[in-house]
Amino acid sequence: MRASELLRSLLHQAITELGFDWPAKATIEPPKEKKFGDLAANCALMLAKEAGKNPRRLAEELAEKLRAASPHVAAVEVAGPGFLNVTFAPSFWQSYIPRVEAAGNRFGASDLGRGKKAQVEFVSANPTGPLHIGHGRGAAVGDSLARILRFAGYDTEAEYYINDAGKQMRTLGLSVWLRALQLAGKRSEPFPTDCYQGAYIVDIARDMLAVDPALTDLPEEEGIDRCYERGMADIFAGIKQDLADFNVSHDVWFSELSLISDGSVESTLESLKAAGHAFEEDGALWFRATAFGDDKDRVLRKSDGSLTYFASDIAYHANKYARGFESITDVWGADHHGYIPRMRAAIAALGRAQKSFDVVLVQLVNLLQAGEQIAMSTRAGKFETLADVIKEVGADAARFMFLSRKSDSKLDFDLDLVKQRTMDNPVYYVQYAHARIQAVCRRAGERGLDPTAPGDLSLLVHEEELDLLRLLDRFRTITEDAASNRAPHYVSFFLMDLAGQLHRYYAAHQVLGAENDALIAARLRLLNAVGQTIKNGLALLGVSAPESM
RNA sequence: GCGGCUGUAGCUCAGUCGGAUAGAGCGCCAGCCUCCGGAGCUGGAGGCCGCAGGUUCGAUUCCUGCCAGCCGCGCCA
Repeated sequence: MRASELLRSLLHQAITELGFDWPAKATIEPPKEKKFGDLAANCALMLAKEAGKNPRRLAEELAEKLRAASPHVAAVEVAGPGFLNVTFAPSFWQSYIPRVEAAGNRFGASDLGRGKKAQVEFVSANPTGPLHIGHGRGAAVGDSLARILRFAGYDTEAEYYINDAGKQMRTLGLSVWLRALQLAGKRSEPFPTDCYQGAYIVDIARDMLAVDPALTDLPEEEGIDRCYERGMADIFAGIKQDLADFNVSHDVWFSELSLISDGSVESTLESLKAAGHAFEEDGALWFRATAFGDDKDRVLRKSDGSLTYFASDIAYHANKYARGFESITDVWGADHHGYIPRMRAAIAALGRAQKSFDVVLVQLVNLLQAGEQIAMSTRAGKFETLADVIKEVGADAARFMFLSRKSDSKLDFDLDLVKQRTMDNPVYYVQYAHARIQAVCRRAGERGLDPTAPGDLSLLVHEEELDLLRLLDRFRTITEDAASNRAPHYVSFFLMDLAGQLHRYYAAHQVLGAENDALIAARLRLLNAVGQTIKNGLALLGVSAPESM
């Protein structure tokens, strides 16, 4: 039981004894200042409001009861307008070490999700070129969210939606085809500006010609088809490799085309029509999005008979619900935010609860070098692709940088900064804390100390030791909040706090140089518990926890 | 024009479902290596929380209106 849970139950009982109900808006949280104790509760303030009583007097009565309620409660003070400031006994914090040891890599996990099926869909980039750094941010956020939700007890799947049905695919085939013609000397006209300009298109064409020099003798339609198939396969192989190099994994790769060919899109449109949510006008089929709060109605099937992306997106989300997901999270680039109202409208039209559907917007990434912006659109730009960035700074540093900001704010990604080993680049600070712990444990082994000796945990009484244990207490709250708020950066900031506290402790107290064996053993157990927590936190971010650096 | 996001220390950013004297790192200044990894630690200076109103015991947090930056508003993909 966490400190906050323990205090809540004790307070609950005290309030009941006084003949009141637990005030709905009451909070229990660590106070800003340490001198106010471990936890502050404002329930006396809230109760006074509801019951019309003097808050300080009420607080005094509750304090009286709390002091007698548990040996873990060391002190209760009434402060300010009626806050209850509670300090826990060292014995309570010391008990965290066996708990971490027992839980191991599950320490910090919870059953918040209670086995509910959750899905996170992310990246989902069109397979028309290599992933760029913006995709990388979405990949880091989505992948980390999936890990966090899983850790919070959700039965979670990570998914990539492949837009393989649109005009872009045709453009891809055409681009490769025209490059092949150029290479074969059968075309001298300038390369069209509405085709994909990247050098990778030329590479694909060259590879195809090397295998089959007669490629360009094919009839145009057949040639373009072949170029499309090969181009998409090549590009997808590249995307999968980039994601693997970035420590990102998807459980399911879902094809848009499959929704069209198996009739799902048509049947979704039919059911929308049947429910009165779709109508014909000007020769097109429209979704009545305005009935669900969107600004305007949206086209599903154009007057030329072709489907919009929106139509298959609705069918896709209907499919997600049909697969039993109770929580759906889409990670989108922020430039798609205008799409949210219509998607929410569609979810409502499908008869699904709004709260089952979340969109996490990932803002633009500004790629910089030495403070200067690198334009990502220029073909000459050396670091326009995710692969280049990973190669330059490493996957760990890149992921941590992406995950130590709110996803919904712009990010300046300075290559030189991310390579640095300073607190501007905190991944090293956190990893260093872990490596340092491992180094001490290795040294303990070399000195013939028994790493499994129980020691005497009650010897851990220094403030720096209790502060570390207090942070361990907070970890599960952090992972749960990160899950329910879809906010991986909570974990990053927690890890920076924990690493800082570890470094402070390390500077203040000797572990292997402690006065006696029992104390050495106790401190080693403390270090191991902290190391385990750092490792678990880094795992949620998809960042490695090195034994040495 | 309408809508969304952002605006907090010189810089990069947390905090914001109302709480106590607003935080961290970097940078700057001053210190700490006979001692387990100095990629570290300690201390200091540095703030009209974009501006102006409102709600209340209390607002960086909620509401309204402005200002600035970015983005989005097609029978595009």
